[in-house]
Amino acid sequence: MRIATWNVNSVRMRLPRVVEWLGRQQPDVLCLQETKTVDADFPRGEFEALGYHVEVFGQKTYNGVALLSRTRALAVVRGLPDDPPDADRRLIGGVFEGVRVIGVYVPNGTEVGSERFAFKLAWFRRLREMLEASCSTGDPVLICGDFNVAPEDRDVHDPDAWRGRLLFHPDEQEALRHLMAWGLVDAFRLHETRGGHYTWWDYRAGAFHRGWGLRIDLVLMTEALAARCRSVTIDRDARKGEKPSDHAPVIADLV
DNA sequence: ATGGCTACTCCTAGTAGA
Repeated sequence: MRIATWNVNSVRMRLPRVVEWLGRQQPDVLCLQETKTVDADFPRGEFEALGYHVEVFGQKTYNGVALLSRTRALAVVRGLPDDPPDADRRLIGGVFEGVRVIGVYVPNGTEVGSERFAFKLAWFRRLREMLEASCSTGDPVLICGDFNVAPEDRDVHDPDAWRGRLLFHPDEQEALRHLMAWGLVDAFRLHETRGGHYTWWDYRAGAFHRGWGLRIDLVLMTEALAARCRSVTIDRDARKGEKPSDHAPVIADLV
């Protein structure tokens, strides 16, 4: 079973890239973030034509998440349970072949110390509360998406330059650790301990070609599911070429 | 590395992302 995550930075702008990628990588489930599209304008038919079921949770201009899947999503959830009705649309989950998959777009935080930064930290806590209320650590649970924080020094091209900045601040790292302490492992690190593997590169300054990246897109799993995980790969090639997203997809293969 | 880009919008300038 192949489960992938990709922050596409507008699903309409990225449609040809995503269609090409689905044909090449053939995921069973793809979690999309930053679709930036109201549900009525989501290019549902283009994905259905490729044999994918589509579940969306979008909004105008910002945020927006979706699930594409070979089997129909069961027990679909949209948003955090304590979200107000007008909340950002940042979470969508479903059950596929018995695996609970949750795709997340964690708030960016805007600026360290800002109100939006506090909202980001609180969002991590609320995600943990959702897990405590609705999942068991003994179940096969996978949470993937754009977490907007690099977990460790080896996940940043220049940790000393980045330390204390947005995406690499100790408070963000602590918020991620507290989420994971519920009972999740960073599946990429099951198979690769070295640095130099990133999922996001700034559009500016030729950052991609200069290797200035961060690993902020993660696949977290309960131990129960991690035992079935054979590989986690970052499809760096998807960051190349015409009109790329600024994020690369991450692919987890389970037996 | 950070006023080097990209995508959005009551669209040609301002906002936000990461």
